[in-house]
Amino acid sequence: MVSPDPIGSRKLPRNFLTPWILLVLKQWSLHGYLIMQQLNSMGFAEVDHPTLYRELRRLEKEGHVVSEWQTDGSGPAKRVYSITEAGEQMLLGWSEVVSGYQRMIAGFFDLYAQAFGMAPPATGPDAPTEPEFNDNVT
Amino acid sequence: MVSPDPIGSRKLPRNFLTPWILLVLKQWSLHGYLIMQQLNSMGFAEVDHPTLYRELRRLEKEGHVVSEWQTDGSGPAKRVYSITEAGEQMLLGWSEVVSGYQRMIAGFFDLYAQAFGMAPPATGPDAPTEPEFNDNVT
DNA sequence: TGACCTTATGTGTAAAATGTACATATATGG
DNA sequence: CCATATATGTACATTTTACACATAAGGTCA
Repeated sequence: MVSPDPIGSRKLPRNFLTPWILLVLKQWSLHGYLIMQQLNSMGFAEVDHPTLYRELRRLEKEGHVVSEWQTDGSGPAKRVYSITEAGEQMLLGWSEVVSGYQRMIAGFFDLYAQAFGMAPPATGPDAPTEPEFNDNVT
Repeated sequence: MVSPDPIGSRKLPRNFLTPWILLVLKQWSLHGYLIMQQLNSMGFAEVDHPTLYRELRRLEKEGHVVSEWQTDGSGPAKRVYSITEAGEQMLLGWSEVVSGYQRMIAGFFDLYAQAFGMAPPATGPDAPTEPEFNDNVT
């Protein structure tokens, strides 16, 4: 009956990567492999690298980042990404979206504190002061 | 070139609804329509109702919520949902996941403050003290 | 030099989740 | 009787992500 996945089974929320990628590229010009490591250090447990590379190419196709091949140095060729002016604009917009997420999460933990311990205030959607089915699950 | 959508175009992050639904049902037993209104008041701009109803049925199939038809009262019949023991366990797990999101967002705004104004510390992925392409986008 | 590992980027495809359009039914107000 | 708000649902297409697999350069060590 219970779902087989351990709750948030490593799957990221939708579109979560995009603002982080833009922000990292606002700060540093890096190639994909280093972006991935940077994201790892910022709390993304295991970034799926095909997802990351595809997202980078999409951002480039949209004009939000540009890339240059860096063939010098050791190891295989690296595609180094830089943010564009349009990308910085997009980052500004995304920051407001992420700020909205932050507010929603704060609201989550407010209600969470109420639900676990404190008495609920009469501020429900319809002020359900008479809960109908609170007892049938004991 | 620029993406047609206004950034976070009303699309929610993946799986964002689930913990909120469980939390609302931890606090109140409600039917879908009222759950939707409650979510609206908590910052979800426009909850797509097919998505919500589908998620509720999935949660029920997984055993995390149960429902009862409420035919008395005015208006069409309402399917009133209540959280189960398994659902409360799942809510506990989700709260840790959401807490992880909260930390990631806090890290986002930390880097955001650095990128817009303050000098970057030498704590990059590989300490990129020599940015390669920071000038070619001016 | 040959096997193997790390770095680095990619393709192909299936699964998951969501969004849009459409459908159904009850009650209320004009 | 018709429009609207409430209330739930189906069908389908789109979007996004996850998993498996492929490719290639360079270094190490026997």
